[in-house]
Amino acid sequence: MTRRPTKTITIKTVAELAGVSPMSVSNVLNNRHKVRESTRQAVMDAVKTLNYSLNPAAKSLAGSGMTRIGLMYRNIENAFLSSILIGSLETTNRMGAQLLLQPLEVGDAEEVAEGIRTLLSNGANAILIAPPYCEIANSHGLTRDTPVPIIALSPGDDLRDEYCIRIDDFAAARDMTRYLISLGHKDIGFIRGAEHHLISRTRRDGYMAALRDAGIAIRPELVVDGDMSFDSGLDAAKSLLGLAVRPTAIFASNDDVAAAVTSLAHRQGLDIPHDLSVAGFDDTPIAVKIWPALTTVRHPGARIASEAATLGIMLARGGAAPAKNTTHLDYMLAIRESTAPPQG
Amino acid sequence: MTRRPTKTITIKTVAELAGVSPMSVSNVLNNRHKVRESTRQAVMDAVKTLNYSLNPAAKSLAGSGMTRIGLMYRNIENAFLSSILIGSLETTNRMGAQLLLQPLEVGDAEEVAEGIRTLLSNGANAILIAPPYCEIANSHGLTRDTPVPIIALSPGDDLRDEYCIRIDDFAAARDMTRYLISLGHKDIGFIRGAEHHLISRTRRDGYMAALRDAGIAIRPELVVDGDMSFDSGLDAAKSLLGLAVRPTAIFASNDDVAAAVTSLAHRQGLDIPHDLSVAGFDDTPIAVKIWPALTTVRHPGARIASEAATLGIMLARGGAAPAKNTTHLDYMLAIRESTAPPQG
DNA sequence: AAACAAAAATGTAGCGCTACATTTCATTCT
DNA sequence: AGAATGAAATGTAGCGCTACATTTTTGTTT
Repeated sequence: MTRRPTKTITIKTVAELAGVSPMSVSNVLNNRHKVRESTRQAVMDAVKTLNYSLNPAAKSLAGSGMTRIGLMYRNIENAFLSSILIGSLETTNRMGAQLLLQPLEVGDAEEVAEGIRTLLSNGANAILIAPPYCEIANSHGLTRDTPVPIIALSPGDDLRDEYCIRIDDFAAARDMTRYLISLGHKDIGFIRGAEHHLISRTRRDGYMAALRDAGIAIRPELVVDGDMSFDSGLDAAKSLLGLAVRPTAIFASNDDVAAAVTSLAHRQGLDIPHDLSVAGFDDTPIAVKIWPALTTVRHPGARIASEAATLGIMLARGGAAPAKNTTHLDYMLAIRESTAPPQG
Repeated sequence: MTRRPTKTITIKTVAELAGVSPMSVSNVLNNRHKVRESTRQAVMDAVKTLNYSLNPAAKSLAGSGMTRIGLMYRNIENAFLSSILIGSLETTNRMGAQLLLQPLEVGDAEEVAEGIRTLLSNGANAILIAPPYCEIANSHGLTRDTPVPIIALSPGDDLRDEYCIRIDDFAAARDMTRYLISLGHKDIGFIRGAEHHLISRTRRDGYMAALRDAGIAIRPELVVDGDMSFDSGLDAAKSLLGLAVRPTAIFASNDDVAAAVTSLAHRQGLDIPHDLSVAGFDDTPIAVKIWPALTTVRHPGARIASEAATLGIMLARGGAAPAKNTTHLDYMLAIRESTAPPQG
């Protein structure tokens, strides 16, 4: 032995203490095959007294390798995205996989394509793509013929060619709109996300469907564009509140935009929810950090990411593909203080 | 060869293409020793054409092992903490280390002690502790005699027995207060964080020092307690704005609390910054998602975490300890729209 | 040009684990 | 009881890399 002297406790140390072979220890620790209960116990005892745990590097080298999950995202300032990052990290950590981060700078199809390539060459065994890049990747056919599974996080609709973990945005937006209608609102403003994002259309469609179902005529001037940012929300609110017949409620495509609406309404001396009801989407932390606390749709970013990471790890480790491509998670309305019947 | 057939490209493949020995490739890729420029180039070319990268598991097994950095934290909903998590992750990822997460449930000394033990038994080579647990760990002597370096993230003061990465909270709070004074404010309210957190005291001291320096008498009723949460900010603001001689400016210990002050002030029909100036601390995303955009202290959580992770990795890999235990990062005032001279 | 020293390149021997083949052992069946 | 069966335990041979020792090359000195 010409190496640095090691007093490391290895699988062999454990095996000796337990009086079995190293392989048995390996088998127990990976709960493989049938191992007789008595040996399992002996091994576990030895493990406990030695405070032993497998060396992941060795395991990865000898075995089928460390599972690596890539995550492509951008704009971590966004609370929803940050919950996605955290969800992925906690799950990959818990399941002994490695998370490879691939932050985007620009976010165009070109960069998404390159991001996928980079992740693959870094050995990703599955790739999660955060919104809205999952939609971009899909529409450009970047997710076809990839050697590893691609999982879309919260796309605006079920996507072909890739796995999706999402809530039913259409139903959620419809339900929230219905709730506003049930309070007595008829003039309900809607602030969309970016034009070209599928999810913006989907939520808008949900809003329209609820109005149609209730027999309320749609006033096109009540639907204004935004891009999910606070500033765009300010502009949208300005146009909505400047209308001759101003809406009694505004449903924004996310919480930041709803926060902007709230700010501007206060600025104009409106009382929320008395003079104006405001609803958001996502239920990010800001929802309870503004006054009044925001009625919004709970969109569980961390859980979506966690489910996606779990699926990715399963598939990467040779698990069977789920029956359906898309997993729908539950959403729910978080009814708080920013909504009330019109005219108090 | 009885193994699964591998077409993996290894260091050997590269060596053959480059016409050198595997060791030379290893030496180049780890930029070790002196390698002749010509061979270095040949190896690099081969690496590029094969799109090769070292197998971290093998490297870790053969070499001095994977560096594992533990991170103890709690309450990821908090924007500042979430920036810390992201900073740590990005840096450990970039430097080829592994991040071990240790979320706390309760946050008492007992649990912190156990967290440290768990991290150690999971093989952490350095431990980062997020605020306020770094202070707890320190005051309970949990950071003495640990076999690995402990790094405190943003504690309220330089700590003994552990490395600290922080900004000068005292000076930052003093500067912000000075800025408010320079605008003409004399009655400046201050909302503290939790009583027993060092950082709350430090920031309060900075506030007091600025007043004292300016020869402004301190009105004790202008300093009220909070716990850094939005709700506590609401209460604190209520008491401050209910004063017979109400403050013309309020300096809150963090952005969430400042957001609460803003909300309540609007609610009471006050115009910000005309009737009341508001300043926060941390410059979390919410600062620009409320109206008016918040004047605050830029507290670079991601950079703090990143520096800490870098230091931890260096120390874990046998690097020399820095001359000083504490690293001070720059803070700066982010002057936005929520502050103006009194009586506008 | 021979002798030496230093730099560069290479060979050898594992790191701690697991896949797979093999052996051992406990059961059941005729 | 002996053979057939399958479950459990073990032995062997690396996984892809690096520490260290060794050999080769290059540069310098007298």
